[in-house]
Amino acid sequence: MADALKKDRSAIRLAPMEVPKASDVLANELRERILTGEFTEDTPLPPERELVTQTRMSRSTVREALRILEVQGLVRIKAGRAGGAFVQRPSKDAVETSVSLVIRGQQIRLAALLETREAIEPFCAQLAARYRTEDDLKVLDAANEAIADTGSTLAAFLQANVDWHVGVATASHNELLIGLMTALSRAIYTATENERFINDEVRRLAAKAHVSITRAIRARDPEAAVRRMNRHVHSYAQAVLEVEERTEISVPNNGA
Amino acid sequence: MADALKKDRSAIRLAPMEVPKASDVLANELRERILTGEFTEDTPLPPERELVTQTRMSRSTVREALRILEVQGLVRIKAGRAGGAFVQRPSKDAVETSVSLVIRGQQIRLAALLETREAIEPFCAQLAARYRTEDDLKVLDAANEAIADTGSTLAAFLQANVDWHVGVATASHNELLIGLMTALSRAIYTATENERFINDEVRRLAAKAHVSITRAIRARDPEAAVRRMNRHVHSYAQAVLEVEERTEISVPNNGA
DNA sequence: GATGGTCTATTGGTCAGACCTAAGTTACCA
DNA sequence: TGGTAACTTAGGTCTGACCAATAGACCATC
Repeated sequence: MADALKKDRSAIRLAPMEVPKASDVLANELRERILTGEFTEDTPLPPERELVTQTRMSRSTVREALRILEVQGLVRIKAGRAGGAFVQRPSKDAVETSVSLVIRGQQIRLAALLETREAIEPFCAQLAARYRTEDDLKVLDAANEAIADTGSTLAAFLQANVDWHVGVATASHNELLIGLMTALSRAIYTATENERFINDEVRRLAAKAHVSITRAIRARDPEAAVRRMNRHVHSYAQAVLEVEERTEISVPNNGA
Repeated sequence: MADALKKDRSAIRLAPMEVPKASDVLANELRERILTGEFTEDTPLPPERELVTQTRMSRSTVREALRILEVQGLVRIKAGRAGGAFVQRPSKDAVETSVSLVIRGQQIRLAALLETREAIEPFCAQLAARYRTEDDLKVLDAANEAIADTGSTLAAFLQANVDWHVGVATASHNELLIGLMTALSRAIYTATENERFINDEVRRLAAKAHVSITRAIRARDPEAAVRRMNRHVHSYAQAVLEVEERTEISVPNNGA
């Protein structure tokens, strides 16, 4: 009987419940209204003190809600008269920062980064060859010039490298790919900058490949673009990983 | 003379400066320390009042900083005794929410989403064919069974669909690709669920393609996997975009 | 001895009110 | 007319108080 009772009582199951915070409630409300397009871009939200009287919440609560939306890229906050919270559509920057955080936070292996680039970038090149504008080409040419300067520092080379790769992504005119490639390129930059990954030979080869891919993009030749980009990122990855392997081996050997 | 003086004085050039907010300074400091691994997962940060005395900032400033980190997925905050801010590594969830925000903000066309999947997923399939384990295959098989159930609801079909695609990414054993595909799949799910994108024909074709790709992955045949996945996601994208185009056209026509 | 109530200490959540700082607007004076 | 001082509006920060959630200890009841 007691057993039956126990069984009956624990038979009632409830899911863990969430009790939302006041600031979350306000943030959610505003977020929905922004995303459904009720507030258009650059619409100023009411001033904080006005929101306080409207919502009957305290100013700190209102401010926390606004801070949430700011971090999510949904509003931009300006101080001073005629300042306030202005509605913004979250852009590729939001994607970029969150991807960067994941890459940095999860200590993603360099190999995984390079693999991911191998996945994404050939496709970017293909789209770029289809949709590139004259302005896109200018960016690529400028980066190519900077890369060709063999006298430049490693940092300058890597920066120009990032510019070129991001330029290709930009030429794809796909916001999501742009955000991903920006985050990826920067991550690969920082992962390779302190090492002896990059020697003159690698730089020479990269410069050559970039020029040839740029030519395919200019000529609106998607097949060539995807093929060459594939080869380029793959061989670059191989070169870097070879160095990494040698390094990995040499370090434990010293310790042993 | 006065002129010379003026000239001399404006010869000193300064770049426009950014004065960071106190809360940002604290958030940045904590973020760096978390990302560099100084604080390991689940480490509790000091209580707010303790941070107040350490930093000599006010509690509202400290709280805003913590709120920033919380939104970025770097800490998890619990109320009550033994509560506080606990360090977290940002996971794919963070990417997913920001991608969804960008998508919902309509900065991203459904076409861009599908394009991005076309970029990433064939490569995932290729890696999966190389590195899959027996457990990975079990997940894929289970999803395939659920998809084959033609009597299921649309929601069930889409969920099984997501499970399969994420399963392929998981089998690639590349953390970054797993995160990206999880975010992407869910985004595509929500973008297509309320529509008449998915008819029985699409479901049948998807089920067939999944089985055949799964076979290639099981057989450790990267070339077949990449080729079939390419064809699958491309034709799926085409089917969805055709529906979208018809819809786009029909709506203005009704208004005119 | 399992169940539930009560108390207490700790910690985040919210509130109210003050003052500081940034940045447009306006008015006034040289 | 042009510069600048004063005013106004807005976010940024600070202080101090109280509320609410939670964990743990102890106790009462059946």
